[in-house]
Amino acid sequence: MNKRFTIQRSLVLEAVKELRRHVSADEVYEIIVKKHPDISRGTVYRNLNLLSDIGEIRKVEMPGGAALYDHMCRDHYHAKCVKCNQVFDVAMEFIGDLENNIKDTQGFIFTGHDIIFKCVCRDCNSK
Amino acid sequence: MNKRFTIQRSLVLEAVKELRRHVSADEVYEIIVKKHPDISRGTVYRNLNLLSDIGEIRKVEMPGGAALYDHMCRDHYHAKCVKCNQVFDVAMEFIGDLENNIKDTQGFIFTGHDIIFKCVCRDCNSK
DNA sequence: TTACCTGCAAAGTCTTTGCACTCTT
DNA sequence: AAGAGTGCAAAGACTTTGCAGGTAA
Repeated sequence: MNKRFTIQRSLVLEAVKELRRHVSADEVYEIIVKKHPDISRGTVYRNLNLLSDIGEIRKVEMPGGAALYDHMCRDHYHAKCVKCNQVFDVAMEFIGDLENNIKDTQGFIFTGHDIIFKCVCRDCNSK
Repeated sequence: MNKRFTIQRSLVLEAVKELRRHVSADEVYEIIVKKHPDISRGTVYRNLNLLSDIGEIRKVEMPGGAALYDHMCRDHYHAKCVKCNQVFDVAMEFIGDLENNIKDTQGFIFTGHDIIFKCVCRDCNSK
């Protein structure tokens, strides 16, 4: 299961790295297809999953919507507008030891966490 | 838009309330269809959404999977096993004022949050 | 050469929705 | 009677996957 270098894979990686924000698989596809019209959605999905498996990018599965992919920066949290469903980064310290607050681990091994705030974004609020 | 009392709606509410855990729409459907074989999935979804809109039950959208519905108890967090994808309750104090830690609210109105821990559950760990 | 990768299309999962009929109020 | 709710089936959003041909190493 050695990884190979392919045009498609590097285009996917590049798209996620260059857009310095979280993008959906569909956004990645739409960006790449402009330069490389033959790429398929399946390939984009396969590469996004592969790249996040090997730690090149980060997959953030969002509740009730498409997963997002981050250019592997620091850990951070997200907020989702309950009206327009857009997802935003949240300016908040990452709580590295949050798992330590769990009282009864029931024999589970905790390996991380996500926090998703619910919000009404500025645009939706001013309407 | 007055709400009416229907057999189907009360069966959905009952199913969520009686199973004292988070259930998916599909589980609710499977339970109800045994007693009331004519109910449709569409009706289950419509009622789950309606009941959570009016606050009778709680909808918890899970990343990368089906939404879960809770019998409106206290706030609590969830953990999802990265291997088997099962979802568990987490024994941890709810952080009511977590939103206050956000440094720059950017004009957003924050109305709550979810935390989803990633874990390897006991069963998957012992395999 | 080999085994990983791709494009394509089909299928899978979860959910919503249009339509015509039914039932609560 | 009015209009909210229902069953059904189709469709929609998002993602995975089987297959046959292509390609990096």
